[in-house]
Amino acid sequence: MNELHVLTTGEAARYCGVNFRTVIRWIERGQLKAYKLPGRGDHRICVEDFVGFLQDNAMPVPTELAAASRKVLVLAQRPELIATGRQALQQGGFEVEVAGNSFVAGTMLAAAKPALLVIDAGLEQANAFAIIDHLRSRGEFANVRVLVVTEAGDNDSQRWLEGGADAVIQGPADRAELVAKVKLLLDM
Amino acid sequence: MNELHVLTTGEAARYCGVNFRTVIRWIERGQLKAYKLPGRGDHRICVEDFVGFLQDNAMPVPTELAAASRKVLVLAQRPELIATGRQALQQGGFEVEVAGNSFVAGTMLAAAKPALLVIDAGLEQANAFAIIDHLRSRGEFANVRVLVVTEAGDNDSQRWLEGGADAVIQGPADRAELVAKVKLLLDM
DNA sequence: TGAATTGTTGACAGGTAAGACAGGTTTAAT
DNA sequence: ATTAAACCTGTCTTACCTGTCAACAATTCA
Repeated sequence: MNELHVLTTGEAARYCGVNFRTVIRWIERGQLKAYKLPGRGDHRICVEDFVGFLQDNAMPVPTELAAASRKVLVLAQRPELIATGRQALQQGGFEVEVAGNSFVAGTMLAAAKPALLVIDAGLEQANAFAIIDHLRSRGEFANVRVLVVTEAGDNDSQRWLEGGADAVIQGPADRAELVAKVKLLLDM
Repeated sequence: MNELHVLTTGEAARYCGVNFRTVIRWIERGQLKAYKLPGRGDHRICVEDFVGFLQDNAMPVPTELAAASRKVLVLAQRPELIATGRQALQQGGFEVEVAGNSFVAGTMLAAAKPALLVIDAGLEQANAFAIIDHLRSRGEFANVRVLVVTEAGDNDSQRWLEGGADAVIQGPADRAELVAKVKLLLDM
């Protein structure tokens, strides 16, 4: 069972340094999404919605709530890229999941909702464009960043960027470069 | 093996981000339907009652609890199979979604939680086994039925059944046969 | 048999809703 | 620049819902 984390109005208020009464007003005005408990009508706010609200209003996001935005999914089959990616990104402070094929990647993307997808263009080359295209055409995944790691010798980064990728690394990936790019893409 | 038909108060509480004591109070007040076990008087909540309760109160329904017994996902690239499948199954009373590649199928499977996956073995042959294997190895998807539609001339149904498929149709699929098989697999 | 786990019950402290009111800030008009 | 209006936010109060804690019972497992 996945722990769906929710906040009360008081918790949300403390996170952004205002009175809980103000948070209730944000909810009543429809600016912040929330649902009500049947008892007295207590409000509960999904962390996901709260983080989105903070970002929309350029408010600082508390690190303990930003865990979801530090989640990275790696779609790769080259063993060296899988090993490099997992180790480097975990050491860089990211939560890393690895998928070995595009079907598994799809299930993980929908279930774990990572903020970034690293695609190994080496063996998924034929599918990579279709994947990026699907992400870009669905509002649900529109804010998932995409980082493509090309095959050695593939210098045509422009092709990927035009296809919808947010950044490209020419493989085989350098650990430092990979972490740096990911941090850049996630604003960290 | 985890039959998700009933919930304990603790499970229900975690699902809606509330203390178990509160769930018991909802039950005592008659807002949430439940029954008691003879021993200690433990409460048990039917999933459908719980989902109805969540919907009545505009609370988010966890995807894994969403009733999806009539939802079918078709993973196919052959146009004739897509057309046949969609029309026949919709006329048969099923809610049909179509994915054109395995990544999209993965996202839809995790998001829409269909009860049945129809796989076109024609063009996803290489991946089909990996997909079925992944479904069967993950408890989360263990109760998703799998129906494989083979290529014309492929008579080796046994291979698919051993690989984890619940049923096989030798393609190209006959409309009536397809609907009949799906109804059979979903106990309808 | 006894320990561990899980769920119930009761009592109590604490938190939250809702309305009303006062103070501060922004916006617009003079 | 000054004023007034409009709006947002914080504080206060009352009522009652919710979380926490302790003790206990049923079930499971070794």
